[in-house]
Amino acid sequence: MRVSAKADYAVRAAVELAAVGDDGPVKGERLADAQEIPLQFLEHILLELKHSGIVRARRGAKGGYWLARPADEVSIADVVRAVEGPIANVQSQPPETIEYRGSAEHLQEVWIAVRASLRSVLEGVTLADLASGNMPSVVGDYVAEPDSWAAR
Amino acid sequence: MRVSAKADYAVRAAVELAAVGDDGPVKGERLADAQEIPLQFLEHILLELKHSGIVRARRGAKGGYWLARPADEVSIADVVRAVEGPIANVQSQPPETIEYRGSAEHLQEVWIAVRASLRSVLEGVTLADLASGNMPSVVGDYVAEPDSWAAR
DNA sequence: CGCGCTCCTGACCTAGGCAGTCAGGAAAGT
DNA sequence: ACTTTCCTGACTGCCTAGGTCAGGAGCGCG
Repeated sequence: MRVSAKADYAVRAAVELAAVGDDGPVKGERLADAQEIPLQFLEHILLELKHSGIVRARRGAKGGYWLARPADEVSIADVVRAVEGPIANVQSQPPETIEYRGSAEHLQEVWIAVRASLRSVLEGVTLADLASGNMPSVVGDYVAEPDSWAAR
Repeated sequence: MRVSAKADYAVRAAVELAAVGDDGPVKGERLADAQEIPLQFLEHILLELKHSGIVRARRGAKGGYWLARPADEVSIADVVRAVEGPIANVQSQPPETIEYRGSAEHLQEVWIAVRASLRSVLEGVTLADLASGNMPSVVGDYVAEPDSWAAR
């Protein structure tokens, strides 16, 4: 139930690319500087993003990275899944494949709901939303509620 | 973004206790059998649940475990937090303490929303709900939507 | 009291993941 | 050719996950 450094970095790098827009490729080093991410680690992450088709890259002078699709067609969920794999697995298994015995029978439904609620947020926000600061209502509603900010 | 075996086990043991009700203490061994959890591991988990005041225990013949509070006053979130600590930390820090630079500025709001949406599910379901199978609408609504069951 | 039952606790273990670093190779541009 | 930048695998140190083992401490009962 925690967000890894890798996922956090990946989203930050991706939104940085979204913010730059179509002004040619961005060097890894610039992304690393802008978001204070260890360069070598970031390069591994960008490679994974490339492998899952979120990012493209070119080498050499004037090389760098850019988004493979328009920023409003890439959700946070896409980026997180690219580096962390499926969201909300329990015991490394997707919730729909788990069966429980006895009185825990309905626990599966809870995990399904957990995953669905995560998806509703992560799939509802695009890199474009994030870069512009215009958050969709699914985020805005939660953020407006003071209790969401309380530690617990 | 995954649910650990420990959390899964803890909830299953707790709901088993909820299902038994007030019929005296339940032995660890019976919980382990009922939910197919390794006994020795389960005992560690039950100890943690005891330390956070969710469960009580007595030793000796006729000893065992029982819920410290009524089952409808214990949420899944309580149980998960007892064994996993705070829900939805990013990089081991609570989202409200994180600050982002540059174009990732609004990312904090996303993590806040993620945590809030997790809470809305996990705090909305009690052990009594789970044991009875009468799920609250926050779960029921998600579960009713076929897309929630799709792998991705 | 003594004895068995059950929880309580710490120590230990192994495999694997997390968060990187290092070194070198391969394409692109000039 | 030569520099620049991405690409890739190997490696590392530390920590967590998921357990197991051995013994101790409290409880009830005859």
